[in-house]
Amino acid sequence: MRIVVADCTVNYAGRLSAHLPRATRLILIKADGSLLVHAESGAYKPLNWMNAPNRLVEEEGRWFVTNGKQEELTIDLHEIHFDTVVELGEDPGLQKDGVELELQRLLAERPDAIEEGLTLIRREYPTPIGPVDLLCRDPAGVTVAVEVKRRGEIDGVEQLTRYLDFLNRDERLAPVRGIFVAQTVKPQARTLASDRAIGWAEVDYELLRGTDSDILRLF
Amino acid sequence: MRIVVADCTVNYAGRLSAHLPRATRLILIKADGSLLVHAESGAYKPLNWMNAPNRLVEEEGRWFVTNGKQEELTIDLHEIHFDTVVELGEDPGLQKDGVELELQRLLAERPDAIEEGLTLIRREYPTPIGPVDLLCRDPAGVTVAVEVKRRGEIDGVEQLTRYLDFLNRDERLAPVRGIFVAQTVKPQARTLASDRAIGWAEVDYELLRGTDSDILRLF
DNA sequence: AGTTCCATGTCGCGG
DNA sequence: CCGCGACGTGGAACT
Repeated sequence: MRIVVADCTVNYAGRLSAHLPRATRLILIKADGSLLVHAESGAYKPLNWMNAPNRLVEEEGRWFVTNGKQEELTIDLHEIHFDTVVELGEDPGLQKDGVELELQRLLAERPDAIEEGLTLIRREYPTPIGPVDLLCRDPAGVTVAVEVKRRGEIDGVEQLTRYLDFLNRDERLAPVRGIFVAQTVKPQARTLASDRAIGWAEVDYELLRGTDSDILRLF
Repeated sequence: MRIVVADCTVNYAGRLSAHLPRATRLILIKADGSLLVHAESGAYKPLNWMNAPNRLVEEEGRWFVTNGKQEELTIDLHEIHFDTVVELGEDPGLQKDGVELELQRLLAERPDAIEEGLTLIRREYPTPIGPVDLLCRDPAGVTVAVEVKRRGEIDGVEQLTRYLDFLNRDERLAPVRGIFVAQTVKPQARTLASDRAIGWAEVDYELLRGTDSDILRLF
């Protein structure tokens, strides 16, 4: 990792054109070639950058960075205040513990938290365009496809719509109705869902987990 | 800007849980309080971070960062290899050119660059599910909804489809046809658009801006 | 503050 | 390599 603090002017041309007037900034060059130009504010996105892989050509007072995709970054270095290289070594990587899968698991255990009387047919029910999160049946015997999201936005409704289109062609399942479930369902998503006769429901993750624990305590 | 290179262990708890095993990493603290943890690879997103505003508490060998949204970052510092502070000063800011809004503005001025004879009714025409980029009228008097994207992909066609669904229910406007406009329209987007009887067009940003400049030069 | 959509999104996975 | 979906998405614009 090369760490440079310099008075510089930066220009990027590629997916768009961007220009940074002369000022003092932090420039990082990672071991894989990634180059980042940071200022004192604006978390965590750099002002300008060039992702790896790329080629860096160093000239007198000017750096050229190019990659194979018609993108080019030019840094004019007016004055270098600081320039050092440190070896960080390999990083063991980030371990994440997500929330969405957990939500789906909890709802698979308690489908009636989505709607009274729902029972689970199968989780991750496969279709040619991807698995439906939960396939259920309501008290009247109607098949219900459930799409689970952490945040309920329009894209999720589109996704469920595509699943429903497909599922309703399967005469063993049809008619299939849909319910869009999330911790919060955005107004536009509600509007679109209602418009397509798709139900929606908000579930409380903490409450659901609490209920889950309560049940476990009973046994 | 504080620049630290240290052997550290990092834990984040908030929107999810994340853990970084012990390794040497770069830690940046910006003037606005943002904290970034970077490794030698992985452009440009940090492994972990905490955006401003937040509160940093420094203890012996441990940093606590908290914000008002139940998010918490803990950095255990096993060994500090490097620790310096530099003053970058205010940044004049980034100038961008060629984003969607610019393209939309140019097309609003020259709708016939999309299709011969188109005239603008209104830009950002409101619907219950969001504004249509351009609402136009063709020489035959038919209403035309135009969705503008920098890169034309399937999502954009879906978006335009939703707008058309709503617009066509407005008897003062119906029938409304759609045109999907982008600098480049991907093959799948072309196929989907055609399948839904939605037109598509590619426009040249440089050319459009050139035309724009030409017009300005006339006056 | 809340909501929506854009982004040089980035990132990971699967075909 | 493209396509698709998730992201601690972040960020801006508008209400």
